[in-house]
Amino acid sequence: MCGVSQDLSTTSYALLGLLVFDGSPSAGLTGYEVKQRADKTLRFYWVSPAMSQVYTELERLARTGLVSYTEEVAGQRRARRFTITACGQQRLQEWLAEPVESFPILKHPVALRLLMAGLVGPDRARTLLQDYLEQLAVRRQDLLEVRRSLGERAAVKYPAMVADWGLDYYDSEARIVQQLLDRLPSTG
Amino acid sequence: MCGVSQDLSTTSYALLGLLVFDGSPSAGLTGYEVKQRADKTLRFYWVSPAMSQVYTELERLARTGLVSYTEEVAGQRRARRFTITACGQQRLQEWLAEPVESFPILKHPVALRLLMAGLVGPDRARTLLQDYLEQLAVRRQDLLEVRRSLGERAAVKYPAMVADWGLDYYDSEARIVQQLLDRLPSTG
DNA sequence: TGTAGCATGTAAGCCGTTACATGATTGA
DNA sequence: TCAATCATGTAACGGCTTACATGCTACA
Repeated sequence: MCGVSQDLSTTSYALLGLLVFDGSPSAGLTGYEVKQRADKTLRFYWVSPAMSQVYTELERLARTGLVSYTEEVAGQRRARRFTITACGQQRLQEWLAEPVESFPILKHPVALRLLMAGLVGPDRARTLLQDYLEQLAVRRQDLLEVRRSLGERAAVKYPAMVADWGLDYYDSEARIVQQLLDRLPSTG
Repeated sequence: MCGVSQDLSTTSYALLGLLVFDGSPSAGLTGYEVKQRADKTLRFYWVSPAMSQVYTELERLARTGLVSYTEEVAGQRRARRFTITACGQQRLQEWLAEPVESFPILKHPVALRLLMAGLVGPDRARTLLQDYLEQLAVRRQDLLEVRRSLGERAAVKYPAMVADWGLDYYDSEARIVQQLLDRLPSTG
């Protein structure tokens, strides 16, 4: 059993991970619910895939036996609830045991623009950074709510650590951006 | 002139930006040189596109008149040197003036794995984070060399600010990861 | 009665990568 | 003469998004 088939994308493993942390493993999650959980946690450290991709990935994982599902048909629609299989858990654990080859990828539209700010001048650089500070505060608030919902339960110790990591990151990012603002020539 | 044609990808703008900072604007840069500069700076804040994509993008920018090139034929090969056009500079400035809609995207394989570390235990979590600290040190060193090469010249003030941002980011990341390590149960 | 949220999917297409193929130049 | 580096590209494909299409359920 558990034929290795081909490699999975990191996003596939991420979705498997969401299914593992499913609170009610007997029932499983719908694609819609998986997407909601991805929006809540995954988007801070990876990406939250589009709805359509969630379905595509779950379908693929089902075909390769890493997840299973129960189907309920209501009228013309079917509703599927997905659960990770023993194979799926094993694959996920193997993946977690592998050395991490890749460094984090940061796609930072603000830093990219600041790099070229010589073309548009310090006023634009300033608003760029100020706008970013505002976005950062919103994000931090979103993540803080996630962190609070985790509490101090031992079962979610690692997710809590990762959330704390994210909060610290946002704080340091805000500090750095503020310092950069201080380095810009003043308007007055 | 400067027909607006369609939207460019952020990566296209990034490449245009590399051409703007070309030290010798009369001669221009080859695709190969563009790739080298991307590897040097762009990869820290965006992505360094594959060689093949660099050529594809430059070709597209040339077709829409945002870059021009001079061609030298040597034997069976042609060597093209690309320069940004006035249109290209204008488009780039317009893009820089637009409000930034998107928040940075972080694809963090280490945080993603730590999230699920409950499946594999604290020892694996520890090596995960320790390995990451090592990678981080290497990266920081790479970026530090870039920073040093920029010096304090006014012409590269903004690139220097962005490099400093990156260095501060790596430092704070290392600090946070060290704190997380301290929270893990000790092996002994 | 209509709209918001729950729920599922297909199709088209872009962005980007890896693999592959080729050739020129320089120096050990 | 062989390897490294400079240099240019094509082909195939994967991952992911947007746009589109559909239908059920609850509630205002």
